[in-house]
Amino acid sequence: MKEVFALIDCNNFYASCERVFNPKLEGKPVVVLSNNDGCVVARSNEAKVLGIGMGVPAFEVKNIIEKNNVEVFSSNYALYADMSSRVMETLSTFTPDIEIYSIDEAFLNLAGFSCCLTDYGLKIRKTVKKWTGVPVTVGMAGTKTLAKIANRIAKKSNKANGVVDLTDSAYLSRALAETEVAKVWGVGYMTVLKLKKAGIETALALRDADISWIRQKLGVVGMRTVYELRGISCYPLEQNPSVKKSITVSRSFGKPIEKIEELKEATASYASRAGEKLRQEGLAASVMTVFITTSRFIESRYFNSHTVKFPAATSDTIELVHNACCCIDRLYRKGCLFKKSGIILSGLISEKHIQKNLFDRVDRGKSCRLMQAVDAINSRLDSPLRWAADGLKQPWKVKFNKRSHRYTTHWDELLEVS
DNA sequence: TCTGGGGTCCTAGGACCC
DNA sequence: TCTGGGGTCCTAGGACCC
Repeated sequence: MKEVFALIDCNNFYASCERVFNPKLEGKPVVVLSNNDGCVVARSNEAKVLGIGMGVPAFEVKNIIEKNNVEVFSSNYALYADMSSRVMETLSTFTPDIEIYSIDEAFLNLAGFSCCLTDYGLKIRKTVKKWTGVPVTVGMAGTKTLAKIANRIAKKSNKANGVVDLTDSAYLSRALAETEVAKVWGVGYMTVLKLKKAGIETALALRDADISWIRQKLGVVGMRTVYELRGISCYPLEQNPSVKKSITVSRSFGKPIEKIEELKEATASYASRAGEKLRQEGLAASVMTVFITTSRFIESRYFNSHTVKFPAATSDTIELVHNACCCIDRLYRKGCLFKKSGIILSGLISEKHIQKNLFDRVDRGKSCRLMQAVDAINSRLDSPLRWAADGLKQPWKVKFNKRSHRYTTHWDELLEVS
């Protein structure tokens, strides 16, 4: 049977989430900032028109923001995650064959649907908007890469009504000719440089490029992209989310850290968060990497990392925190102003398959029961239990100065109507 | 002054084996 | 001492994604 992929993409997702609970924002320029209110990570269409770029530091667009009364929000991850699951739940009523690709995107497999695909796309769009308040765009085609392109066109076109179907479309070549090669899924900055050098500027030219040349210059990944542009599907729908291979917790600090004690506190708190994530997934880590860094934007940047292997794979927060602090002792350099640290856990295995260590001095059964108790309490009561190593005052804590209410996940932040 | 966070996959090269 | 071919596994770094 012929493959049909539909890519459903939420429009300006974070900005749209803010609008759902704050209708006054409708029609106004809205931006959402990253942690510490650093960079712009989402923009409403009105904000895009003003020339506010994706990923630019907030201070660089301060003037535009002030002059045009742009509404600015800190990231509200609790809200966006919950809204995302509402959107995905809605989408899964249209077909069980769904791959949740990111917080704001999903692929559906519509192969074998005998209805008019465009009509079905319009129905999806209407339903998601009605049930969740989030506007989405639908792109359909025979491969994921082409569905991405269809979606892009649906976003830009005024005629399309938010739905573009490129399966068996007479417009496919024209669509590819009008798509810059840089906008093709899987083609990043470095690849664009190589392609431009060879005179390949559009998706159409990439589709028609010599495949052995592509294999040589861009490897198998580039080759897959070209096949996908030719309508040969190389990336199937991934329904069962693959098991995680690594877990990272890293944050820039709300203010730079000079003292080793504070650096340990911050890093310990990331380690305990990493432990929570690990246990949520039912995993244990064999390897932990700790890194610290000063600002990326100074010449004398100091970056260093250290990796430890555990004698037996673990998900015990006490062990993770202890090792993280030992790493900091090795990595710390006096006189540096640290901006960020992080924990990367790898060598992940299911907690059911942990290879025990003969000389293990930790009582694993006891530690496991302790972690379960802590997790259970923290999940029920909005995380009241904290580890002493995380510190109390936490002056380094990430700043969210303009965060909206967590309307859908916190009782005391519910929207009030008067 | 102020510059995000969390992932995956591929490739090349080294170590090691028969 | 030199000669050859074929293979696996691991790691670091590159590139890309949202």
